[in-house]
Amino acid sequence: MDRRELLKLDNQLCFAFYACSKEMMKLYRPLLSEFGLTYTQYITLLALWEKDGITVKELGSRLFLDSGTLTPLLKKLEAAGLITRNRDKSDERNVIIELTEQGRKLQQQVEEVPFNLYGKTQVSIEDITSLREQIAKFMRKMGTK
Amino acid sequence: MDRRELLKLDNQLCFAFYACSKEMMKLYRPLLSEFGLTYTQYITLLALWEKDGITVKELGSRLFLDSGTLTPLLKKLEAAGLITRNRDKSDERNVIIELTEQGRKLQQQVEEVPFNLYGKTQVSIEDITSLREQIAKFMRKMGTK
DNA sequence: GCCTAATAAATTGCATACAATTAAATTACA
DNA sequence: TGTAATTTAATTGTATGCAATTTATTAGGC
Repeated sequence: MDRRELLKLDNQLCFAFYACSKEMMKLYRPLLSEFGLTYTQYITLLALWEKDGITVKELGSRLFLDSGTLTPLLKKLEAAGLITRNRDKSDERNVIIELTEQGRKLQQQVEEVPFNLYGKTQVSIEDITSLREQIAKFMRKMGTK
Repeated sequence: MDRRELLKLDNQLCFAFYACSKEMMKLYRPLLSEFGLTYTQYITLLALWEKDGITVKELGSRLFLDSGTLTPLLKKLEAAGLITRNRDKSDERNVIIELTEQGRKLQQQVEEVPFNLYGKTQVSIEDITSLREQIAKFMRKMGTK
């Protein structure tokens, strides 16, 4: 493939990531709105269900988001009664995010979502795993993780 | 891999797309800002350099964006003197987007960007092509294209 | 101990995204 | 032919994203 060809939209890898990411989120949206969640709020909870009681900083490095995005998002999750935000007593610079009982309970209700999403498609678990691993390898090669 | 394991953030394919897309755009940002462009503006121009004189509708289906996003973005490109926006005389519902002379000239200046971006990494053309094709296949299987 | 550097969140400003609605134009069809 | 349905952009409202700045707190060097 020559240079000119590589510049076409359909040959650009970044655009493939961009488009696919958005289309996937579009499929998630109706399933998550059942629980009053956006996709970003959902992955924030996924991170907390794996490891609770972490700082905004740690959450941000996990989700590739900064405080400019997370602070208002976390305030919404707090207002919804799913998490608490408290300054770390031993270092007042840190804000510790913790799940509430309601936030923990939501996990069981939401855990079917990805299975429901893929269930209606031609995509197999092997497809998912293989592609995910290749993206991880790519990100390492790009020096972005 | 069991169900519980699949729900972890690092095993979620959608999150891989989301994170990788954002990290790639972060690498593009400094290269594009040299030309006063954002990533979304850049792919809009990529689409127009391939096919000029198309409607907002067609541009949107190409970029997976709707008029809510495109209208203000196209107004900015128009204000920057890169495109024109005109109602189609034969069907006044359509708005035709056309590159200006300046918009066409920009192509030569910007065409090095992806090569500069990948040039500093461990990623080969073969890596890019292979991954891009797999994403395209995945999107077809998801029924999203 | 004091002052400077470094760190973590929050805030501000700008640019997307997208659902839902509105407005204008065209099409379909009774 | 006249009107309802459809189509295309634009608008409105809400939710990210992120760079740059600000504020508060802590760490480090002397």
